[in-house]
Amino acid sequence: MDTKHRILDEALTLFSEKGYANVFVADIAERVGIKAPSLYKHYKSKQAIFDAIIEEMNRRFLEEAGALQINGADAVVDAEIYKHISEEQLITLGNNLFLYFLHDDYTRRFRKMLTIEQFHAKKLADVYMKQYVDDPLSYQGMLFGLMVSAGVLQAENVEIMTLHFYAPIYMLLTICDREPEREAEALKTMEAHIRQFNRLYARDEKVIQDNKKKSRRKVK
Amino acid sequence: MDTKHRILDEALTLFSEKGYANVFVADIAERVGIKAPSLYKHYKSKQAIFDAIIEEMNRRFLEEAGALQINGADAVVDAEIYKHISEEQLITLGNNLFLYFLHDDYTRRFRKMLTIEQFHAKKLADVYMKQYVDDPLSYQGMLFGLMVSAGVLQAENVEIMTLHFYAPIYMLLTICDREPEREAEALKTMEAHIRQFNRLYARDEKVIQDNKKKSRRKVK
DNA sequence: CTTGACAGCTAATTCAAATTAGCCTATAAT
DNA sequence: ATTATAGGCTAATTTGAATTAGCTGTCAAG
Repeated sequence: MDTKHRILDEALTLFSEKGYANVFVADIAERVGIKAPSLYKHYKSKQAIFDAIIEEMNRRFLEEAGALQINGADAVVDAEIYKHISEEQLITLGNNLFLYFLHDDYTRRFRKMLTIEQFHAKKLADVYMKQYVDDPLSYQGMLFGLMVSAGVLQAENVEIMTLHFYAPIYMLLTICDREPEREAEALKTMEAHIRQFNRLYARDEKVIQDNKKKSRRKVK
Repeated sequence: MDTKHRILDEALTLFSEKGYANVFVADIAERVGIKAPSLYKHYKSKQAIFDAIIEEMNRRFLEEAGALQINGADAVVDAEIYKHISEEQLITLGNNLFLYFLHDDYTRRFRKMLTIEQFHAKKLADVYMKQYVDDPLSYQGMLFGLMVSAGVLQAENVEIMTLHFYAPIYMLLTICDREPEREAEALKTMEAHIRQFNRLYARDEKVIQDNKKKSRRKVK
């Protein structure tokens, strides 16, 4: 029974590295430690394995959406929190987002597979867009909206501000997906990005000050 | 003799839409208006067609690099130009960059193919990274460096400033590649992005002043 | 202790797609 | 005028990977 999950797991790894068409069922089987025909005791075809991966990811995705309250009126309740957010916390927010996307193994392999297999079905391109573009933008847009209302940040156009926050993260992510050895560099860039973002968008009184002398905070 | 180029062209289109493995030589042949075996009068294998595309693109790339003086000490001579750059010109710069990437047909198909076929060879991932990440960043970094020296823009960290300029463009590009129907929206976002970018980074005297007045009024 | 279903194996089988063989015509060069 | 070449076609052939057949051992339920 465990085999069934092992198959999905190894298949996902291989698909994300080589693409569906370049992975042979024999490869998957070998990784699992069985022979190709035995695979068919668990899934009726190669395509069925692929489909199962998509479903599994859908399941996880919904689960997490719940956990992260992406679609929660609840989040608004948390508005209070954002009144007191500091630069360090903003960095933490960005880092967490980044590291989650980058290190959650399932997420990472799934994203790489989506990138490669977009064409396999329009549906996959849609999933990719939703998960890595539209949802993050709308979720973070909401957070920044709150921060603006709370007077932590200022911006004429929150949507663009959100783009300025997220697009560099997205870009660094695609870099790391292709060239994992650049991860350390990317993390440094991430932090520099968020610090500069904060300088640019933070409310005058609070931020430019903050920025000019960090020591003030310590003194206080 | 023309057939030889038609083959490359149609093959590129198909590869960029469906990926190498999902395109049959018969498909390519049909588009060209011949039968599959006739293809072999021009290329010795399907792989050879693929390789020829890569080569052709390498050729064009070098050509353009020359034209755009990406690697030119020449560009420095142009420094004067950037002393007098205006917001509108900055928008034009961004738009041109964006529209070139988006509308140059060869470039567009090639980029989509690279996205899909990254795994085909590490080399392809490298080409992608160079062409759509590293080169634009370094080229634009240089331009912004000049603008900073010229006193048009200000920034503590030019590298991050460049990221803030280019990452949104990159992201909008990947959106349009996947969902061409969002192009009009993307163009508007582009312009708003650059205007805000200018507000954020332009030298105080010139812009941030404006900005502060506006936002203060708005805030109170 | 026997039955059946589960999960594995080896040895076919199938099938689609790439490639080759071999033929034909037009045109351009000798 | 003859011949060579380029480029096309139809009809095989090859190949390689997915899938099926059909056998076997294990183990839990009856």
